[in-house]
Amino acid sequence: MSIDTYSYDEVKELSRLFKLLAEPNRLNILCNLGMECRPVSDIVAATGLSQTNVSFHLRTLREAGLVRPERQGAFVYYCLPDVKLLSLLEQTKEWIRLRHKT
Amino acid sequence: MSIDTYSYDEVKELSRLFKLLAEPNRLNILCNLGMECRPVSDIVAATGLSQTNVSFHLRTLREAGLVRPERQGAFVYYCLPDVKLLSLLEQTKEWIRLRHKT
DNA sequence: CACACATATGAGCATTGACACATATAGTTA
DNA sequence: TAACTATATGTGTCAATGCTCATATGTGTG
Repeated sequence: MSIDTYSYDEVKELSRLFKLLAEPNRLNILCNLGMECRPVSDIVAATGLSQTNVSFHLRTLREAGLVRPERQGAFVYYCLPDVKLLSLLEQTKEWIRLRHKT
Repeated sequence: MSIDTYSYDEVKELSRLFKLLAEPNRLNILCNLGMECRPVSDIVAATGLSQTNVSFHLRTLREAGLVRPERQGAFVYYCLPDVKLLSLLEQTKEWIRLRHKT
């Protein structure tokens, strides 16, 4: 297998993504979203976080393009625009699981 | 495709890993290592970081088990004990590349 | 042993980021 | 329009962390 060399720009971009995923509550929001679109109030209920905090994290995720808001009446539904991200998370989780088995 | 639900413990562990990868210089060290074992001085030269800083980050990575030290005389060689991590990084990089193409 | 080189570590500083509080905006309904 | 609900945002605080300086430890060599 040949592994690419990484330019520092690529590394920085990678790290930017990882930073977004590095905050447990923010990551939890992403994972809880899964493939469905949910209003903020649902996420608040599912995570047990304060509304302020959920909105705070959603803003970060939104600005990064990791979630997409869709207004429906008084509610704003958030969705993952790209399911592949979930697949990456899945693989990473699997990797961690195997590591622990040592 | 069915997506697992994530327990909060899993999420926290995932985020712990991402946090390690979220620091650009630390990630750069990992990427520069690739599949080879290299002494600290090499990493210092390759990254342009100070020796202190490289050692600082290597310690974090070492304590997390992401790199393994091997003393050879006066030098300490660092290696990735698990190549699959590189593959995950590779896939993530690819995902980012495709995203940008929109 | 003395000295030089390779690496590690502790202390202090500066920045960042998560969170809460209060408040603002947007939509709905009476 | 007024009152209510859903969501967003600005400000301040506190803790975490990256970085550097100075120094310690470890290893080979004269």
